[in-house]
Amino acid sequence: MNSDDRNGIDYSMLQSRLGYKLRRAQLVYFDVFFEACAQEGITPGLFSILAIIYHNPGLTQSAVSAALDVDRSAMVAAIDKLESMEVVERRKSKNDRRSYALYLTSKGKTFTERLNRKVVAGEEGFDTFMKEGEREWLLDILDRIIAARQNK
Amino acid sequence: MNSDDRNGIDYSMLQSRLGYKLRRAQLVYFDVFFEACAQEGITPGLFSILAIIYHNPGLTQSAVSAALDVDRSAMVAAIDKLESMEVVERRKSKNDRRSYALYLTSKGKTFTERLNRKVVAGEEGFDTFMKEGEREWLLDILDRIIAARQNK
DNA sequence: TATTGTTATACTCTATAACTATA
DNA sequence: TATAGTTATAGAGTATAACAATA
Repeated sequence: MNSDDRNGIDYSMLQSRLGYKLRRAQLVYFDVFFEACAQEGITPGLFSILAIIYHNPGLTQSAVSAALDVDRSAMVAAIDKLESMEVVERRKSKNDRRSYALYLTSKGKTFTERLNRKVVAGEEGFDTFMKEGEREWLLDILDRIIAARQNK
Repeated sequence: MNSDDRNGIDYSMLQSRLGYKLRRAQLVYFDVFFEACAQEGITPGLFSILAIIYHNPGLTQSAVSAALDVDRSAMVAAIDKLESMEVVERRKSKNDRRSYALYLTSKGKTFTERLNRKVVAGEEGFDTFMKEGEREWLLDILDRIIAARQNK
């Protein structure tokens, strides 16, 4: 329980830690996510941007960077790349001529939906390791942990 | 449920994803872990090395890097740092003069134990968001997800 | 003055390749 | 030949600071 793992190494101090297991479990899902993205020629970070714009068309670059909690300087190359793939377009904002409003092209919408289906399908492969109702319970408890951070 | 989050942005495609919630929940715990380490002047990566050596004294650098799944070249600067802090020491291996056997100094043992207590205490702050028995259930389901990866 | 997008820059983490000394 | 530790180097990813245009 608190000693051996896969290779004769004793992971005690790490193994018993909930944070450590959350990290390793998250990496399992991340591999699936990463692989699905890679097949379509993008990265998880770029997919996150597409997902935000898909559901919130017209946001500025700064708004997207704030939503994803990365610096706005990081958005420049990211949007450049997505524009070169013709899945996102910058439209000059009319009310504020400093900023762009971001939209998915129709190709971008199709692309994002296909990618999303692929990721969902990949994750479903792990549902077989959960019993009836466990998935909902897991999502619920993760929500409580996430909410706990906001309450400091 | 599948729309708004903290700031009026719709995170649907990400929010519904189990991988995404695992990541965010993990980040909550990681913040605690990171903060506890920072107070002692190290990083989570260095603590992982200390934890491995604590329970497996005498391992070589390559064995530790394999246990933590990082490249052995990354171990050089890490062990240099831990040696300069006088918490780890390299001893020349007698059977194989190419390699070092790694040990914690007595200062290193005390250091690692104190840090471990600090991390455990930090994590316990989140136990209040779980009901009786939920923590064990969560650890169990995470183990199953982690094991699922090994079964390809 | 403050903010948007941008650029230049730096820092961390990690991986690859090549070297040396051993095996 | 293969392996352990090392070094140099390069690639992500991300952060800071400064600048021009605009608010």
